[in-house]
Amino acid sequence: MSRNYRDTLHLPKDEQTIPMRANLPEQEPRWQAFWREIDLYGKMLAKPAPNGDFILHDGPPYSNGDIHIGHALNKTLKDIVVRSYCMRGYRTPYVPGWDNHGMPIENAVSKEFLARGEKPDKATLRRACREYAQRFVDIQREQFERLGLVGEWERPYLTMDYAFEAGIVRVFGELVARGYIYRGLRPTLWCPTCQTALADAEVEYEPKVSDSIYVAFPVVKPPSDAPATDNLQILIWTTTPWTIPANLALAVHPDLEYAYVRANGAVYLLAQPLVAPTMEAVGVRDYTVLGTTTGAQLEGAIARHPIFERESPVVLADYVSAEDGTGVVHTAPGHGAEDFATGKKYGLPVLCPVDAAGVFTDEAGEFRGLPITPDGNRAVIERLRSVGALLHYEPYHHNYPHCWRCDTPLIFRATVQWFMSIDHAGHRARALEAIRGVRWIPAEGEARITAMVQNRPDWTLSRQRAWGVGIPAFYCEACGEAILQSDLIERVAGIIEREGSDVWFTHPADYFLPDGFACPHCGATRFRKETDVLDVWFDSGSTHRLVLETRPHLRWPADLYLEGSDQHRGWFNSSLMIAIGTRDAAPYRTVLTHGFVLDGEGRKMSKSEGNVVSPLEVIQKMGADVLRLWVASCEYFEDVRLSDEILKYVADAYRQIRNTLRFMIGNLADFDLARDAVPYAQLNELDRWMLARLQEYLRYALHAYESFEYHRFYHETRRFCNVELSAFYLDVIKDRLYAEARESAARRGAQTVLYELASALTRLLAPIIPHTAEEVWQRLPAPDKPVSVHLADFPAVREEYRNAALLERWERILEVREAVNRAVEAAKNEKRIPNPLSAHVLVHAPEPLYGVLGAYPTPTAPDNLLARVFGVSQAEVAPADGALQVEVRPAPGQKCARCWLVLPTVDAETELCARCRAVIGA
RNA sequence: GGGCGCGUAGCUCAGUCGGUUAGAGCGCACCCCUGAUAAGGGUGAGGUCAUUGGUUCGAAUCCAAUCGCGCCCA
Repeated sequence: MSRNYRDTLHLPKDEQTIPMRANLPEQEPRWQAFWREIDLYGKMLAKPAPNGDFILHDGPPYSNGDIHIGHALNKTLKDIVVRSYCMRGYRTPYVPGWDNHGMPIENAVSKEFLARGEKPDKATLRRACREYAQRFVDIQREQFERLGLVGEWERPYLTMDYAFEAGIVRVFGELVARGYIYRGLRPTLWCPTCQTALADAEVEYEPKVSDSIYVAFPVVKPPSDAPATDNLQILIWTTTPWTIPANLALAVHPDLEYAYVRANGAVYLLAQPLVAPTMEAVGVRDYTVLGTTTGAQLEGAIARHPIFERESPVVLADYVSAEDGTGVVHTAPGHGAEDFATGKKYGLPVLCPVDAAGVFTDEAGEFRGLPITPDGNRAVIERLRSVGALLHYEPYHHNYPHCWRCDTPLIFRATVQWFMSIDHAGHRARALEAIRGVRWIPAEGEARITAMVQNRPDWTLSRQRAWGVGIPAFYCEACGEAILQSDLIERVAGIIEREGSDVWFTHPADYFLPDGFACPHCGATRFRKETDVLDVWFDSGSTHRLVLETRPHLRWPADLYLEGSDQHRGWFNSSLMIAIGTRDAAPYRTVLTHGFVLDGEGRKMSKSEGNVVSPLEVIQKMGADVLRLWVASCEYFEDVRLSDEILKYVADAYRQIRNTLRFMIGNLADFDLARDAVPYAQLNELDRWMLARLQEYLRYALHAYESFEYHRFYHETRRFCNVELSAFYLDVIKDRLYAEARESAARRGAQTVLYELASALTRLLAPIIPHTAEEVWQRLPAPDKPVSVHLADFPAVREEYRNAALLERWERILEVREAVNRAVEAAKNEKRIPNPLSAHVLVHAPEPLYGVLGAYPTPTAPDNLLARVFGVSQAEVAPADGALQVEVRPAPGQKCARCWLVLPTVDAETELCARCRAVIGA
């Protein structure tokens, strides 16, 4: 039984380092409390910022429901940006915001009223919406803070704040003043029972039996290549006969092939691929195809409306398909979104002879007064039959949009809406030019938003809703004209700023108008207010004006917008429209987008699939730092994946990084940087190698941060910790740390390097795992360190530590180390030695390798660097002619009872090697 | 159906201008250690680069089609 020298070693003690088990769910809130206590965010802003401001403008999440994994990805990325820019010497204010108005909250609140059998007026409903929104702002704020996000949580921006609502009205007023805003007809999904417009999200598709008809339109101006006939007719098919009175055009696809078909004594024109099915459907057996043409050839031909004395020109449209019908689409711009767009392109009017209740108006002529279904349908069909235009009728089963409240089949009906013109004053072209001046990351984003801005129609700003900012327009009760004036809008804004936008719904028009105001059109003095509210995309599209320009520590434009790639159509787009319309420039300099979070198989997460990962659960079970490390591990420019399996691997990575830091901190317990640091020139070669390696790692890591490629940082850090530190450097220096004299240069030198490593790693990891980094930072033995790691700067690359020649030489040594490992492993397997520390290694090294290895000290010296690097007790190098060869044999001598090296200098009396005898003075 | 993208070991990621046998870390298997111990070390096995076709002396890389997946539209 050997004597116990354990107490004479400088082993790390548990209580002098961070615990191995992180217990993040419990510890993280304590660090968050610490940050609040020291006002971390305030201190971050107060810290010197040699690189100036960096403004990340937060896109507002909707204040409804708990946060989901998409929020976690987005906000964590933002937090990494904010914290890392701060540590890179920027001043980084971050004002989080929420989007409060809109349909989902209004609907949720309406349901609550409905459940209680109440029918609230608009003011009551709006008050309940405001409370509801505030409740979820508070809930989400707490959840975001639990994620560890740093920012201005005490003073976020809310789109329902009075000042914000007033600001929205003023931005709208600016667009009015610049001539962007107009009123016009546009088809919207309409419920004739509820007599209201519906949003797409309120539509439910259900099976329905419709009246489908084939109708012939007589041609009055035939296409140039038409066969000679005095009875050419164009065939259409529709499932909504009641829209025939509103027909203004016939649409064909330019690239589709069309056929002239002789049958029934007439010549019919329809899509060639649909000739056979159509003839069969209408019961025609004998027919002849006289010739074919293309859709493009048909443009300019003119048909006559089968009922009314009116022309119906042939127009081209890409959405026409040869899937069903006749390949010719009956086009009624007042009754369909596509029809409307085509009508606009060809300058057709928007005819909508149907009122709010779904009854034909005077414009429907003989059909006036009939409800469109079923009477209107029937009357139209009968009329078509009587004029000989009806080729066939049959019931048709399909899925059709229904009202989610009352289950009534919906109709498309043109209604008067407010618009922002996208082509006013060269707006679209200026927007496209501004896009070119923005940096889009990844670069594909530019093509995406460019296509969307190129193709987007005018912006429909009005919504027939309650929970939003009222459109500040008045109508003259006498002449009915709409009154939209900048001065009146400013008056309204001023009142809203004081009283909130509810006031628009609780007070009469007089309240907002100056005394004696008279209608500019007719001079009358009685007015009513517009009841529509603004699209919520207008709210969020205004945030750059109402947040960046109103808070003194912010600035317009923002340096960065960072959102999911769906916002190319959403927020990036609406913000750009308003910025170009009011400030003539883009509101952002850089736009960074991330993908969506999918499950482990790359599929969309959905409740019904049961593959949803809740960030709240992950935080509760594993901690926010693990979730954040997952975010950093992802190449997020594309879609990212998340599953329990993936989280398990990330948690493993977290533990490995944590343990590496734990070991370093533990071995720095008796180290004081000011007192004990060893000057670079006195460090041994391995230590200098480590510092050189650290600089290379730093270069890579800092570059990864600069390019927002956190996953590259993550991977390199993992590799650095596992391969270069744990498996090599830290393992090799254990002998020095534990066994050399406490104050020796050998031990203090290793600690000096440990300090550099721990300090650099902790700071670099801080933006990603802020709680863990803080935990380590508080243990780091540095004099005059900032109170929080988040107030420190990123480590800089120290050029004086870089050393290419040294790295190159050690590249060779590490190759030999691998050969030694293989030889030792073989010896172990052959039972020639029990373990590496009982081995003596003889390396037969050919030139030029021998020139490198031969320069190191003698085989059995306690400071035999090669033996330590190889992880054996003794190592020798001999010149060789052939290939590199490694001989392994049991090391001669005895095992030192203190340092466990097998050395010939161990004496029987003390069981200690010469080095250990000297160290403990035995 | 259209626009924009993605697809490289079990997982997460590299892979430059087309050029050796496609790399890394983790995980996995086996072994060692018990002085980082709910840790640490060593060795090793894993890939038809989604599929098919093409261009080329040569393709993970360029082109086309197909399949699968995602976002935005219809």
